[in-house]
Amino acid sequence: MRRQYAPRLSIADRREQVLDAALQVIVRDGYAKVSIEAVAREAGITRPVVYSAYDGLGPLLLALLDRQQIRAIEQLEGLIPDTLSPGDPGGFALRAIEAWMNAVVTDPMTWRPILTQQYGTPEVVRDRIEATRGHIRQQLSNLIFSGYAESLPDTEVAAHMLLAVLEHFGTLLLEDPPRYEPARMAATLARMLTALR
Amino acid sequence: MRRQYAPRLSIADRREQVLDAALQVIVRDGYAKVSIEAVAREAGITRPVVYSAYDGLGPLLLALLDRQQIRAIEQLEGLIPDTLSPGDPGGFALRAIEAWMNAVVTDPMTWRPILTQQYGTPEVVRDRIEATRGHIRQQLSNLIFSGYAESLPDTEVAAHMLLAVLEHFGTLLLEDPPRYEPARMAATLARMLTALR
DNA sequence: ATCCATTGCTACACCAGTGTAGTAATTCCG
DNA sequence: CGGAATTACTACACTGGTGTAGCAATGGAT
Repeated sequence: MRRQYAPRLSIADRREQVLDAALQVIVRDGYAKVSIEAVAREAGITRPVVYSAYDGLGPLLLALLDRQQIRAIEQLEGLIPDTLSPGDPGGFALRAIEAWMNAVVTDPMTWRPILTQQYGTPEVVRDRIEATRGHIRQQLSNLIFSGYAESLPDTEVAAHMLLAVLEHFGTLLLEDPPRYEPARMAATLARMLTALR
Repeated sequence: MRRQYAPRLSIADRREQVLDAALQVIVRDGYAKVSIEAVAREAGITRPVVYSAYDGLGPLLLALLDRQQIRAIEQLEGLIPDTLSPGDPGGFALRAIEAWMNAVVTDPMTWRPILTQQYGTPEVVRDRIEATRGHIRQQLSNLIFSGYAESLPDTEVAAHMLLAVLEHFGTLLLEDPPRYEPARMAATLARMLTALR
């Protein structure tokens, strides 16, 4: 009994399909369960087809990371302002925080692997995620400098704190069911920021 | 060529040895690499000996978790006060934060598996750690209520924020080399707490 | 010194994933 | 419509982990 042939796809479409399947496995079963075999099963194809798309699990996960990283950064575009408008103490922060949390609940497939995991396998991968974090943190640092220079002179450490809190809020939203309303978390954070001016 | 016999140990000593080996593997290679085989290799014994100590990987990891949880909680004992002395706004916080960070750098074997969620951490382990986190968070919540009730009425969310920051500071200390001085991080956090009173 | 109970080791059968060489089905194009 | 060219599948050898039955070394009691 020969198995039914999967539809033939161009290499580009195949790669998309494989990445979709890998992401599905990761979100459903966690990183521990990801394997070429599991991805093939998920996609309804056989291992050799997966190998025709990527040279192994490492390159596959790296490609997935590339794709998801682009999606994540696209969602962050424009969320972080360059400076704080002086007349609007907590308002803008509140809106930005809520927009970020909205992005997380809207597209959990993208955010779950970023927020709840460090890719333990290839060092390269972890480094790249951390590099992106560093970039975001730099923007946050500038922002803090523009609005909180007197109360928080160490903007670098302050940016670490802020990003840690934002990421933690994100993970809380990914719990099932979400523990708190986005507005509730944003309110407390905005309150703190306001108090610091 | 028969391998050399490992020293005979009582069941209790054997269990300690096995847990030590497992912890070593986890800290060095991550949870993804832990197996009965890896633990046996690390301890310089054979698999059947590991099986004589624990009934499999699950029970072994659970026992390790028990042991490390006790060690972690012991180190936290007394770090968190019940209430804040009214006359000492940021001073106590500063000392407590530095004490906590000192514990992390002193005993990284205990804290690394807790602070850095690794690739492939088993569900049981994660759940248990999360339960303990909840307990700590509750204490922090009480503390915030006793000192910051007006500025931070949502003590539950505030406790989440505080713990997220403290844990992030911990992970920064576990980097090699540590990114910041403990005092530097503590200073910024203490400054924020002071500003909120 | 020598038992022999205790404790560790070897060896086996089994499972699940890897990577690939060779074969078969499917398209597309003449 | 029929035969390449393309694309997917099968099958195999290999690796590394699991759990256990049975054998062998050790070392304390006699």
